Amino acid sequence: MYVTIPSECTIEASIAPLASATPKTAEARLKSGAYLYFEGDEVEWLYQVTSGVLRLTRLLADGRRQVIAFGYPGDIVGFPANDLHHTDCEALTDVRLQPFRRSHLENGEGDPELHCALLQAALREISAMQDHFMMLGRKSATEKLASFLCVLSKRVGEDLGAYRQITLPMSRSDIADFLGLTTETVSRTFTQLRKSRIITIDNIHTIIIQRPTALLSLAEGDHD
Amino acid sequence: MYVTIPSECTIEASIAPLASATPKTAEARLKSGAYLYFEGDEVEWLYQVTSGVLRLTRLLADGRRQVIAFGYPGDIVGFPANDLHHTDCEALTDVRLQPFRRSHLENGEGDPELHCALLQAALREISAMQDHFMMLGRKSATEKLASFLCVLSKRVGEDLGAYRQITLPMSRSDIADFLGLTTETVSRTFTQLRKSRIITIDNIHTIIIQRPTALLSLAEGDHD
DNA sequence: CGCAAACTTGAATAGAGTCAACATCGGTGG
DNA sequence: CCACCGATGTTGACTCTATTCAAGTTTGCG
Repeated sequence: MYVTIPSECTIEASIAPLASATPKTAEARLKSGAYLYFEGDEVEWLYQVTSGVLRLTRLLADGRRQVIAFGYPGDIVGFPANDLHHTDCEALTDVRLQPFRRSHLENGEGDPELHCALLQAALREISAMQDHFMMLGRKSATEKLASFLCVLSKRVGEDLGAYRQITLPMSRSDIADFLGLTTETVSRTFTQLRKSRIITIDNIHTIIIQRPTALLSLAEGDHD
Repeated sequence: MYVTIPSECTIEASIAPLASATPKTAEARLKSGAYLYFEGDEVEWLYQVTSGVLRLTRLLADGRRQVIAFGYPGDIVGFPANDLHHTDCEALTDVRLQPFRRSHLENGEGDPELHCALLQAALREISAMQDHFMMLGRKSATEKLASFLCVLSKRVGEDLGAYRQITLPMSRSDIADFLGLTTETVSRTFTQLRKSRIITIDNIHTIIIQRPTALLSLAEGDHD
């Protein structure tokens, strides 16, 4: 999951489970805190998240970290480059996964439909990452966090009477490293959204969006 | 071309012309300043740059711009998402291009080797974009510009006696919008590199790298 | 319950942005 | 061929946003 431009209709196709004539490999499970793979590992499988949330990270030599993406249900993770994984991947919650052999992406291996679906997922990934560039390079802290909450609300928000509720399984520093901020700035920005009565923070991991329209216009850069 | 982590060995495979059993479509040419496609156009072709430089951009409603990538010789541009282009693409110099039908990427269409090469290019694109995230999200102005010059030096730098020379066909504001900075900051950072005798600026579009090692360590975050 | 990790808040700082003036470049037309 | 002019680039002064550093608070786990 990347932070895409909220105004444009999000491409939802990836959320559907990939159809396949091939008998499915047994579902994989991962406990919260377990790693699915590490940077440098050889890629054998791609995975579609069935339930739960993954976190993909890259590290710089000096310890600076970038969260590349969060893997939400429907997302496909593990695209190889030069046969290798280029991120670490950790489960933020218990996770269920549908594995697909890498060969299904790379040479079809007798199931053209699955091959095509995986390829389309990779192409959507490129487009979503382009949107995320805009977010990292050109948006303010408030716009970044508002955009992030908007995307999550749309993807995994639950209706709660008139409002919408989001569960955040990741820490503040995960959010910071995803949006290119510090934990302090993320925390302050949450407080600011709370004080302007746009959100309420039920507990650290549960956000209720009180004024979705206000949040959306913050995300799009309408000043305050 | 993205700004990747300098320490890691750059994946050079994409620079080779794509081999193909299929008779090649005639080379396309584009004059400097001409557009190859616009955001929202339907994708019919992908292109591998043969010579010259392209610039891929996305715009935000309020005019903020992100340069998504520069297309240097060997790079493949025009990956579709939902059948559409998601950036504008302009030629910064006269450009020569090898077109490939989109169908060669999407269903092979009788040339599995070409299909595979295009797919691998898309996968490398994802990995390179992940590196670029780190750059946009976590690096300082100096690190960004130093990294940018390192990558260009490696990809398209020319030996000039003991030094290396880079030609920059793009404007300062193109560089700024690529690195998530302002033109003023790009300009000031060039000046700073010049004053520390790491580079000389022969003319606005020609940079000579005097101390590549110093530039590399700036790129990697060694403080001054 | 106790403790470490995660989170929040505050004050001070630094790095990049903004605004404005000036310099340089490059193309056009006299 | 040179002078002019707009576009592009540089520099300076100032501002402001986000970071840093530090102190507290809350959370959740053993």
